Amino acid sequence: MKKNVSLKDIANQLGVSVSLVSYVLNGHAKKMRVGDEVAQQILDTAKKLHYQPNQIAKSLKSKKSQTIGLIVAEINYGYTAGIVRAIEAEAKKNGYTVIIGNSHEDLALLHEMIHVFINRQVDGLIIVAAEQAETEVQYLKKKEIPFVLIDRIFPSIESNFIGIDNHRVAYEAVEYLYKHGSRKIAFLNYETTFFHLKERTRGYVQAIAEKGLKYKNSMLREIRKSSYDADVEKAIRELTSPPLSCDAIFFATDTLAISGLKNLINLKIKIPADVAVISFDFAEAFALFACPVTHYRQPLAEIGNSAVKTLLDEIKEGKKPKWKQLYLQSTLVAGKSCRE
Amino acid sequence: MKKNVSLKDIANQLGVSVSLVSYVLNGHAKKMRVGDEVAQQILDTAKKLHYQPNQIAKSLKSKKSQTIGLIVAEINYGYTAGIVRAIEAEAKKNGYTVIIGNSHEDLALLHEMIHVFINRQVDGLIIVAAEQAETEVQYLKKKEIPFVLIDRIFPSIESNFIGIDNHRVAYEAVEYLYKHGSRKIAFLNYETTFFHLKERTRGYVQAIAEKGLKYKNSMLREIRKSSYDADVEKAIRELTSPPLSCDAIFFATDTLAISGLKNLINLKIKIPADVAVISFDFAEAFALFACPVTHYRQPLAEIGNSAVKTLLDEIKEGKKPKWKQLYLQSTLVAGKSCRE
DNA sequence: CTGAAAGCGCTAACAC
DNA sequence: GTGTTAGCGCTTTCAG
Repeated sequence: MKKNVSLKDIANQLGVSVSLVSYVLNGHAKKMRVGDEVAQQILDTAKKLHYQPNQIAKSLKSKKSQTIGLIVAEINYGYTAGIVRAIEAEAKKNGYTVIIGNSHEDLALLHEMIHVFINRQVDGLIIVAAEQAETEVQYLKKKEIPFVLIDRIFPSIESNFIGIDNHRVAYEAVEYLYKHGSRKIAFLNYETTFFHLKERTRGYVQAIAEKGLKYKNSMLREIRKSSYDADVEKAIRELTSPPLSCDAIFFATDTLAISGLKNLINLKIKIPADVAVISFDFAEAFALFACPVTHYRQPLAEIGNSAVKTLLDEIKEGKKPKWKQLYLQSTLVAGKSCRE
Repeated sequence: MKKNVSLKDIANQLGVSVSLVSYVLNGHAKKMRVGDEVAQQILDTAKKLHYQPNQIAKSLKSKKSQTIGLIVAEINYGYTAGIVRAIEAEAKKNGYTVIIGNSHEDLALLHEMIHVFINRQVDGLIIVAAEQAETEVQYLKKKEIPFVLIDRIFPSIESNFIGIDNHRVAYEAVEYLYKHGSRKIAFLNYETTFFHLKERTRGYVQAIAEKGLKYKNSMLREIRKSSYDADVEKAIRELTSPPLSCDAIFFATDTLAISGLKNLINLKIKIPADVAVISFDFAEAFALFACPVTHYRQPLAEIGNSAVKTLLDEIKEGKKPKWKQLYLQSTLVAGKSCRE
């Protein structure tokens, strides 16, 4: 790799000192009362030599890298694509670059990515946490590293968080199905310790109870990650046949919705004639389903936006953060997968 | 943010010099004949203080960051998800970290990401290039920055490249449709300057000619990005009705396949009864289509793997690269979207 | 075996 | 207005 031109190179070329060059190139020419002529010459040769500042050196000196680290749970989630775009846009507007890390929903990998980013001196972190990442969050707090969690929150720990009200959306989804004539409403969720997912279950359960719906056998199915395909297959098969014979399925995530719909296709079940379907989140894949899938959609642009703003506020403050939690609105996108 | 512990902190605490600490913590204790006792003490206090090396300082000194920059064209492509995973895995195996940048298929953004990464001293780049990125590639060559292109190649420029033989796969796809009884085979591609996409068209055209198929009006449709939705809608409508009335559609990319299938659904066209369908690439979204979509699948794991290996070879060599092009095999995944 | 010191490229306080 | 210099945290040569 060819040597990059440094401040010194252009200083030597002009026979001036590095500091002058530094001032000028950082726009401090006026403040430092650098001679107009010299300033211009510096600018010119910098351009001529294609000077590019060495960010590594800058960071070492300033302890700031103008970079924020974003750790996502999985690169191919619909959530990820949307949030990455939003965060990149807002970061860029503020002169920050985003570097992305991938935890694959794995606690050990999350731990690793956090340290990789810290060692690279990111100025702050935006994190979609993995399950049971409480220790990691505590660590960030102890080290006073600016961070904001998105999507997943740990209620036992005070922290910055931007997300949605999972309980409420789940409650509303059930209500929507009820209003549209469904009475035997099943719910598919992961077996999980994630608070945001348990909130969805709580919303479902509460709504079912308040509507006075009672089921002899549980219509609530929890899918184990370890036996994902088999569990989904079994759940869908049992839910859609006697004795359960549900008339609606509410999927707690878009990934579950995709798997579930695949199984419904295999069983030749008509949506919404036989079973109504609603998904908590949106996936691109819905596009190819036989009918538009009714779903709630998170305001990813706003979430990303607020996450960056919250983070930058904290980075700039430098003092004890006033932990901020923001719950935004999911909006219903009515398709044709529920009854009229 | 709390101050991190540095080599000096450890040295002070023990009353030894930083160099000793550096040796020990880098595993050079033996080579440098550091006293066993001292070495052990250093290790112990390093652990006790949770020492984390400052990679920025390391990089500044060594001119190496043990990081490779990956610039993808779009974060939500199926290609991206697969390739990211493969590249991360192989990089990690070699002690490298991957940071990801997103060009959004935009030349200016690609340019920016390249410079962001260079300034952050990545040791090399893996790039899914944007259209007309020849200048960028030339720049990397001139600066002697190790890089390998994947997916998209510029035939006018010698460079490292890992991808597939687009002409051949397209040719084979047509042949497959032909063997399965299709005679009026349409092809949907982007209007593009990308070589890899033009190769797909060339493969289609050649196969059609060699099979002796002749169409009065062209069955080859090129979609403009600027009027994407309208173009796809029009193309599918015209292709599936007189006078064209094709009996098969070959989609040049997975994104085109998704849009095309959406339109086919709207027109209530039966797959494969009315029209057979085959896609050049795979998308998760296919999962929810009424029948399994026959498609070719790129060996993403191998592509990512080879890309990292090629890159690391070049990084280690340090001398003039022996440009290497590698064309891997796509494999047919037979679904039920073609006739028997 | 261990320590002092230079230097990676940059910033900024200070001196002239 | 401009130059000198210290130092960010680390590696590594050279002296002892």
